[in-house]
Amino acid sequence: MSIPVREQQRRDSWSALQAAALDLVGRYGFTAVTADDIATAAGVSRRTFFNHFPTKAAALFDPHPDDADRLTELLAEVDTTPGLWAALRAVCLDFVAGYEAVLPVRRRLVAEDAELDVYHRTAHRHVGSAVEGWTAAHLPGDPLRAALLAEGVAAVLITAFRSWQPDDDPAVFADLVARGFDVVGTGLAHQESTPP
Amino acid sequence: MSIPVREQQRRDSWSALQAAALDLVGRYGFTAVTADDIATAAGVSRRTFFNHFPTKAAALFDPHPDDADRLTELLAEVDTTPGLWAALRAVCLDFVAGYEAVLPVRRRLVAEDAELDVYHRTAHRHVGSAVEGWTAAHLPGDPLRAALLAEGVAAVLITAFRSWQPDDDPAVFADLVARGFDVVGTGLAHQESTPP
DNA sequence: GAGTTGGTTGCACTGAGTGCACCGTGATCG
DNA sequence: CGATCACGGTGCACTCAGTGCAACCAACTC
Repeated sequence: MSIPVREQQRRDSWSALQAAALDLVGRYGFTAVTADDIATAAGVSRRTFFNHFPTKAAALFDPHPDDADRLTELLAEVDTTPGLWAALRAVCLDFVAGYEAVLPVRRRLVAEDAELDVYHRTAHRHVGSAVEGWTAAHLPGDPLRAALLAEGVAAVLITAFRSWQPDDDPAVFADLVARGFDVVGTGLAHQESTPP
Repeated sequence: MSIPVREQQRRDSWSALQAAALDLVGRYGFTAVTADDIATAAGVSRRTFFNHFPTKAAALFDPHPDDADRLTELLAEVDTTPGLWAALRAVCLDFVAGYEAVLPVRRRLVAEDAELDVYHRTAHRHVGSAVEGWTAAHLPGDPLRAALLAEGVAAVLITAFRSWQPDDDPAVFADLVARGFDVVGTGLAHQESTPP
């Protein structure tokens, strides 16, 4: 527990703000809640809100700094011998395991507000850009393919997120991600006919 | 020439606003240009600007209504016997042919401003959502696959857009789209090693 | 204990986006 | 043809997101 007091205070504010944002916006809707409301509910000033988040939407969707670190860690450690796509599949399935808690709230918000749908795509693209650095390092001679891998990962995650329905079990989400990775890994041009 | 005067006026305002937006923002940057500036340059009022576009970014990236119509037309007419992915490939290559004119400006704007990068993804997703209706109709028994096809198309287009460099010939863009379709169609899990 | 650093705060300001009432002209109908 | 309607444009006033700046205070450093 060697976290300095300063750092701890900072993390507390961050968490309080995101929690307040998810709570209030989840109850009253995105447009009905102001940045001021969220800050007040979190016990800080409006100005502090914008010190932590560049945007109201960011307060809802930005990943916890620890999670971002965990992703790069997973990427650094994963075994790539079965292939890059298989490695990315494993990393993402591991990564989204802790995601199920916030899934229902966020899924509903994205369905309700178009602006949030837009931002949500970028949030998944935070994952994508971390992946992009990794693929670029592993495919130095083929930047187009590296970019397609990263964008493909984001596409699978976004599709899983959108395909998951609010009355589904949160565990279904991981299954959707796995199936998405399989389909895109096999190739979107293949097996187009489904069994009856 | 059976366009009513009202409709013609409306289209004129739309085009004047988008042209002014691309011109001014291209020259002075996104944040330095206000909605008021754009409206004035287009010869209309600020209020009219927001009657046509919901957002400043929308004025730069929203597709011309005619283009949107053309896409659904292409989708309705395309031959699907070689497979859905091949059909989508053909439609997109056809569709992006007229895109090369605005490519340099938009590419530069996206690189300069993060907010525009976000919006640009939604603009490509306008294509994606049109595609989604089409794929859903062709794959009634497999909504996940239908969604993945639509999101895959958007991923290819976005990647091509981002991979295209300002000093490239605009024609290279179509080539990037074609190669993207081939890679994702074959499967991102395949042929990961590049020839030396 | 003196000085520095960094999170928090209040204040004032710009500009995006919206609701509303009004105006003028093209479309419609008796 | 004339009355009426529909609809795009406009001006005004308002809320609120987001930012720069100066100040404050508690935590860290030496």
